[in-house]
Amino acid sequence: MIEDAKLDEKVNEIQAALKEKGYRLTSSRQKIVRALLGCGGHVTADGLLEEVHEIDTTVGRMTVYRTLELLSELGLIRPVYQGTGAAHYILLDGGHHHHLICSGCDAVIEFEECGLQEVGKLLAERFDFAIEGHLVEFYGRCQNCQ
Amino acid sequence: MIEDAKLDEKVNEIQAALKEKGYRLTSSRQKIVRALLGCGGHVTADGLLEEVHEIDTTVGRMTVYRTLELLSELGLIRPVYQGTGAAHYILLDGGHHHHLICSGCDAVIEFEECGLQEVGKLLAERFDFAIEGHLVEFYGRCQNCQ
DNA sequence: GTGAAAGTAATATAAAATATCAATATGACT
DNA sequence: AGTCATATTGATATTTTATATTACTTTCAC
Repeated sequence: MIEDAKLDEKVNEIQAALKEKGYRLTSSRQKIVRALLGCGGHVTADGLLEEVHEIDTTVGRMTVYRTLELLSELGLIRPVYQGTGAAHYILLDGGHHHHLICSGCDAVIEFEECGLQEVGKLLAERFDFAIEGHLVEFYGRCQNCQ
Repeated sequence: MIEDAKLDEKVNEIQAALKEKGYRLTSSRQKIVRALLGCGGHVTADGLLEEVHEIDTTVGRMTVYRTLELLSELGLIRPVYQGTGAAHYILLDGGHHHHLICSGCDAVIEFEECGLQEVGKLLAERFDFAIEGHLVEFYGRCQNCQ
């Protein structure tokens, strides 16, 4: 199937990225990466743990958390925090968090644009601040909720 | 003092909004609203609990959580979820929110600049979104915490 | 193969939010 | 002012999510 071929390809990409950075290719990590991609790359940590356990129940929760953290550091996935529940992890990465949030239905749309590099530099100078990251959220009403 | 007068005015606004919707003006709610505004409207639930306890230690945690939830429903404040820690709440008095937050000491510096008008218009068009306001937060380390 | 370092899993711990429920305070009504 | 229905409260317990600790195992360069 084409699906599986694509999946394998992506698995290999991620695993190559891991190896390139000097991280080891353990069987647990392989299973986790495979399960993550099998989910379409949008799951919570505990949800992913369950997926992994369908293949191998010996993989520990900590390993899933650490692997997600590692993949986040490598810029391969990124956590998204909506509401008070568990963080969701999504594939792809830009590094920043840019959300468009509907006050009516709480829908979240992600976008990439932000012209904040200059503002960031300005602020860093003015307040002698070492900036590590930023969050941009627009609040409003979506098409359906207007 | 002008500061206190403004604060009182805002307290009254919020309490009027509560009453208008048929909610009761309990002493706990009054203390919580006052503490929230005293913080500049940028705190976590537990942080606010501590503030309230400086005035009255008998107010329970649940009441703070419930009041914040209520004010959110009324559209007066909004929870912001950043990272895996506690949600923090910001005032939604129509304006923008631009914060510089220190990861070390949790100091909050406010600033005015943001070049987001154009981005806002762009997003409003692209997603057919009626934008009501926005939040920009830079995270980093302040002079003392670097 | 071998050893040092990286990785793992189990357990314990912490932090944050939610559920439950008897007791209480509030505002409408008389 | 007094009474009453009920919205609200607050102590406690529980659930959910994430991190720290620790002893054991695997990986990979040599």
